[in-house]
Amino acid sequence: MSSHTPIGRKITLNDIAAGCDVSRATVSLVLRGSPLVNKLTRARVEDELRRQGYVYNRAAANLRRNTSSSIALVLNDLANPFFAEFAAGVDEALGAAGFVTLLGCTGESAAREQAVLGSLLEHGPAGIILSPAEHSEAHQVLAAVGRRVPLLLFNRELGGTLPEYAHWDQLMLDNQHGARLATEHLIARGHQRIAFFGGHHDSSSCRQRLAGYLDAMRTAGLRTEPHWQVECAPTRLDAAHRTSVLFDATQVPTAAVCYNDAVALGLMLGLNQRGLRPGRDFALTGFDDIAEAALGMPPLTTLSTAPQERGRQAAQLLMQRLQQPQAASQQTIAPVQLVVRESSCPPPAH
Amino acid sequence: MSSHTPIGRKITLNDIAAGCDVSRATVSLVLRGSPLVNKLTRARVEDELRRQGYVYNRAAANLRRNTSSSIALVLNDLANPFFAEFAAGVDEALGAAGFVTLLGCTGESAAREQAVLGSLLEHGPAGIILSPAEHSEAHQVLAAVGRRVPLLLFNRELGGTLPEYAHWDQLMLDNQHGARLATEHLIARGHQRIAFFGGHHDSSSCRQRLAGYLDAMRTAGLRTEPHWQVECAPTRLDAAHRTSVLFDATQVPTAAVCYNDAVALGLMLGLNQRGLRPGRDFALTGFDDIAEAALGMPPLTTLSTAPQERGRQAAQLLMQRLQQPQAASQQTIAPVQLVVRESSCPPPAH
DNA sequence: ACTTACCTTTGGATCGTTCCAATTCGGCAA
DNA sequence: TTGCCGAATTGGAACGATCCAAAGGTAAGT
Repeated sequence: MSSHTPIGRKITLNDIAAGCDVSRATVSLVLRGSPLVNKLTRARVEDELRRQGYVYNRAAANLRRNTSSSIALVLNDLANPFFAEFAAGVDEALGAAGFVTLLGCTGESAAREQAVLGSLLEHGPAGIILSPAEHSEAHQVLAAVGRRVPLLLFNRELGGTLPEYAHWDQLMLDNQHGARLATEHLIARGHQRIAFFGGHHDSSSCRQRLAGYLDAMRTAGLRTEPHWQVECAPTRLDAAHRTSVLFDATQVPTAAVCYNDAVALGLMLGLNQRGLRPGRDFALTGFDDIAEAALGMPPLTTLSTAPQERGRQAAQLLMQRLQQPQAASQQTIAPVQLVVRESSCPPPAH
Repeated sequence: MSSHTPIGRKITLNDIAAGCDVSRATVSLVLRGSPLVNKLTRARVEDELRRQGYVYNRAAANLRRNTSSSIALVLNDLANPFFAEFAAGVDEALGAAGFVTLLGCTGESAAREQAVLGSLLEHGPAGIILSPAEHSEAHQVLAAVGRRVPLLLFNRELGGTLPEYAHWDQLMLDNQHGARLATEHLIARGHQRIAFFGGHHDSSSCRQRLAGYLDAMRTAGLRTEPHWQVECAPTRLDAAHRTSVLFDATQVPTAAVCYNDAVALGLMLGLNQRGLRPGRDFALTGFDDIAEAALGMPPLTTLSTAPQERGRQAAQLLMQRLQQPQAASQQTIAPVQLVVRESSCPPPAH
């Protein structure tokens, strides 16, 4: 168990009732705007509520009514702008529907995820929106959450596909299609030697994007070299470090489809260090359309995922599930949109 | 009033008690690790808890004990990386202390702030961390929150200083000192015509930074032109638009102290559009040290505020206040640190 | 006067937990 | 046998709201 902070005595329904000589029940009816109460009584009670500065105790009400007015939002990394915007969208939609958001950050640790889920569950959320930590496993999540509380998975799949897995709703990005769009765009610009740069192949989103890239290349009848598939951590720093791998062998690519914007920005940095001008001497695309993508030098061609809108959508999907707990689970794939900017230049003329 | 979502029947202490033939009270003692219970009983109960998949109902416990285990975090703009990192820090520290974070975003609207505060209060948080919306007034906040729940103000002051105002704790950044550091740094680099760019003068943080800038200029015996003080919204887009104002008149500055990083990045964009290379032809500094500051082209000289650490600090300050509700209110000013990068070049030789 | 109806109000039980005073029980000394 | 002690357990009353069945009051209909 754990901490508890004592609270000063609060004004309750009884105080109001005593203050204007009616019963608790009547005050409760007034609070909920019941048409049963007499106009004059209502006015009297409302005055008293204001006079005493009454604050509704939703926890007590939820206990009695066996309801919940909160939803847990568990994120792997709030410091990442993508998830921050997502969270803003979730909170906006939930707030509008009268729910309050219980926040929990896991910092990409599956162990912390367990702890956070456990702690949030004790507060009785009506549902959970979970963007899993990197090595989070389906059976762990199931053990922490149980089947009682609806869960919406966002952005990543869980490790170890169980049958229970299918029980949860999902909201994913259309990674494969997005990467195909980016690749096709570069091909249309005239590129033939195109690399896929960044990400870890044990992340589902990376595998999907890679598949989209390979798909587009195959369809266009273009060859792909093994050393054009470069793995790295999805950070700018690591991407910049790994830039050289692209240029070590003989068949040097003229463009790269990057795992995400962070990687693309890192690659830009690496290119600059080699004396290559991104968007002039080498073309590249990103994924996510984070705020700085539009403001890079050059501005980055990327796939817009509208994270805030995804947040609203996630909230909607979960609330829909709360209405119909028995409906079949939904796998939603959110569309992504190619945003063409200057980083995806044609190949340099020889 | 508003929404409520029905919840399936949960396992309660009664179920456990019945399941292993002890009383509710004993099970409760086991849950709280009381030394009173017999070892064998404890083992039996713990088995049963696991067997039935019991989940502690903290709301009910809080109701009975008149305690709270949540803290409300109300932010003006979660999509801004500065506040996102701050939120991550708050959640981390609160989580470690066994509190859960109730999130609320106001989107810079004082009206929404009222609504959000009201809604969160109904869930009975032990305290509130508030980063106010732009035109939020002290008396409004007081009306919404009352004096019962401790509040920590972060980052901005409220409009309309009331006597009540002093009742709240504050955590602010050392804006004035930071801006003076940045200005002095540019002066040391050899600049003489330095602008202050961005922000709205009706925001307290902007006024403080402007004061720091003016202070440093005056101390160095440098003149300041009125048209070197450019107001704009604290966003990249607006900053980029307003760039031209700096170059319209005769006395053209060679450097700018920007209100924050977002503005600085926008100004960089605007400079590029005019054919000026930031960090070569024109020097500039930011404020906040958001993640992309280090990775801009060029990397941005700025003031590090360590937002995640600020978040932890805010949580600590508030929890300290919960321990000692009667102690005198604290005004904390967090130090900021100048991080020199390439954007603050010397002035170009003529 | 008596039933019927409607409008309004109400007491008491209840949600899941904790607190408190009281109880049970075995052992041990008188 | 009785009495007392400590260790372990327990029933019932809270916490602040809601639900429900029932009651009070007024007005109309017969």
